[in-house]
Order: sequence, then C-alpha cells, then structure tokens
Amino acid sequence: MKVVVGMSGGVDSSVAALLAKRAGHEVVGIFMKNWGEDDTDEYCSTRADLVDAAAAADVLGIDLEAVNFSAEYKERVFAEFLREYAAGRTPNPDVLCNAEIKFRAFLDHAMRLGAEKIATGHYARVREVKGHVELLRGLDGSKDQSYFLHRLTQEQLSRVMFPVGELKKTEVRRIALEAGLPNHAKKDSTGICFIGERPFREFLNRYLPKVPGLIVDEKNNRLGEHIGLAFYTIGQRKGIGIGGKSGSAGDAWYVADKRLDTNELVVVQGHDHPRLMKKTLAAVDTSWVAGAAPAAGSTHTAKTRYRQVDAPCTLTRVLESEIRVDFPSPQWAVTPGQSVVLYDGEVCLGGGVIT
RNA sequence: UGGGGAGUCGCCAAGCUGGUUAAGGCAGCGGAUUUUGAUUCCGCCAUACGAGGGUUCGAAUCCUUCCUCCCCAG
Repeated sequence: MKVVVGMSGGVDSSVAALLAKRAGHEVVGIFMKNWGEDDTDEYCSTRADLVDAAAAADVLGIDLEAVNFSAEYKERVFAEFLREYAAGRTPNPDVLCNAEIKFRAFLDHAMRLGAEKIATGHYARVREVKGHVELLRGLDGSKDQSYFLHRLTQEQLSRVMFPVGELKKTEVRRIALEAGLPNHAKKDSTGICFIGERPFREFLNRYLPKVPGLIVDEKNNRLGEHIGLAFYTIGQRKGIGIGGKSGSAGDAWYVADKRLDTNELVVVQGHDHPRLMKKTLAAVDTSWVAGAAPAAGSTHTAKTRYRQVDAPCTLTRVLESEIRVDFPSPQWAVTPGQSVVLYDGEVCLGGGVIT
C-alpha cells in the first residue's frame, strides 16, 4: 500500500521509512516545516534537518516532499500554548501538536496524496483488536512516546504505522548504521516539537510580558520577587533565585503554587515537601484514544507527566469531558496544564488536561 | 555615650584552646538526561576570612586601633 512517512531528519523517522519500504510498501517521505517565526535564529535547525532528511531519502531511494503547516501550527497549537501559559498553567504543546498537526493536518495531506496510511518515528505501537485499534506503549520502555499520542482518535490511529515502536533505540541506530543512513548517530532532538530547544524564558518572553510580583512561603513571609507567574511551573527549583535563609534548613526551594489573584509565587523548602504531593487530581478536556472513557471506579495506572513511572490510580469520577483521578500514593508536583494519561498495562487509554 | 556580642563566597553557615591546599548547604554558571515545561544527575564556584597595625617559624583563628551592625543600659 502507499505509505507517507513524516521524516524529520532524525534516525527514528528515517528508519521508520526504511522499515516501511522493506515491508513492501510504496513509500513517500514528507518533511514538515511548521515554525517560521525565527528562521535566522541561531536555534533554528530546520534547514539542516531538511538536508538530513533528503540525504536519508536519497539512501533509501524514496521521494521526499516538503510541506509547510506553519499557519496551522500557529493557530491550533501555539496559540493555545500561549493562552495556557498566560492563564498560569504549564501546557504540553507536543501533545496538541500530534493531535492537530502530525496526525491531522499532515494525515489529511497524506490522504489527499492517495496514501492509505502514514508512518512516523514514534516509539509506540498500534494493535488491531476486533473492530478497533489500540495504542500501546513502545517496546523500548525508556523511549515510549505513547504519552504524547493519547489524544489521537480511533480514526486517526487506524491510519497510522509506528515501525520503530517494535524496536529498542539501540536497534534503530544499528539498523540505520547497517543501512548506511548518514544520520545513524545523530543526537536525539529535544525541545518543543518543530520549534526546538532554546532558552525557554527568553523565548516565552517574546510572546508574554513580564509581570513581577512577590515570592512568598506558605506562611506568607516575603522571600523575594518573581518576574511573572507564567515563567514558572509547579515543582520548579532552578531560576527562583532564593538562597539560604537563617533559621531554616539549607534545602532548595520549589514552586508549590501560583496565586493568580495576587500575583504571588508560593515556594516551599525541600523536594518532598507535603505541599508538593497530591493524592487526587481533576482533569478536563478529556480525550480517549481507546475510543471511550473508562468506567468510573475502574483502576489503572497513570502518568502525570511524560517520562514519569506509572502510578496506580482509580478513576473516581467520569463526566462528559472531565475526570477525577485518585492515587493511593501521593504524586509529586501535579501540574495544571500537563496531561494525565491513563493506561491498562501496555494499552494507552487516553487522558485529560490537569486543572 | 557607657556595658556586652558579632563581622568568613550573592545568601545561610563550619572553622576561632594558632600549623601545609578556608567544610557544607542554598543561589548562580556549565554539562548530562529529556520530542513540553519541570524534576534529577555530574562539574565549576572565596590565595580569601570587615580594614589597618602588630605577636609568631606560621593566624580566619592571639593582641591592638579603626569601621560597621546587633543587644542592654541611658
């Protein structure tokens, strides 16, 4: 069948294309350029990535096309990203990016080109089970990216292949090397998808103003000044600028709360401070890749953020687009704006945005 | 103004019965990890101990003068 592969220039998507081709599919590669805000910027590596993708496509003997979804990205992902930050939350733009860009704008584009499916280099797996599809964790537990894909719909998921999801990262690199792919040793990319890694405060400040206010402890003692609530996140330690205080233990300070009404940043001392631990959370704007919400009262495991070990939990309330999740053991720095994602074993069910 | 106490890295804070290279923590900086933001991990971070004189083979550690804080008197 015809498969369109989203190629970023990295090893994972290159090997995904390679595997799709080996499987006998008619493969076309597409490079997405979705961020055009600062092309001249030192952090923008789009050009180099496109060159890498082209080189890989050349080795694989497939065509590579470039598309630009900058407008869609800005409208559907980045605008929401900024709205969330402005509202004091800490969004995960890459979760949205997958649901809106890679597996919507890009998927639609591929379908128009006559593809039956698209493939990407995500570490996740898709399993067909009696009439529907399941999203499974990647086989390589340390690279699993199902968290980022939990907002896909059944319809989206049914048109997706994740060739490297069955492999370990080391195997992917080995295959790339053996196939003569020039990017076999290319460093994994990090940072916001399509935007890249950059000094985050500086970047945010290009879009959001600094609104200084007080830093206080839980007893309202004034400890310092912050540059604007939007520039901090729950559980954050670095960048607060508070040193030792006489009389208190020499532990580090962490952001425990943001008081939007008074523009105060509440900090507590010690990584394991009780104010940083939560046994329950509510999430809204839920989305179920499994097709439907689990029943209230059911038990699962959940991640409160990417790369967190799964924690056992119970769904104590399930409404139209809202859930409540209880954890037997307290979770560290549960952060509004981040996604809580539920699993049944290897199966990713979906999740919502923590409030 | 008398009496007492204290001044060590941006912030806390060891050392102060003198002995080669001035603990540690926090903050900060750099790196690793990481397709969000965080967290975490590793590395760096006072030729200098308020200032000036002494004593001594040798002083942050003893003496002295000055400066600055704090407390009690007034």
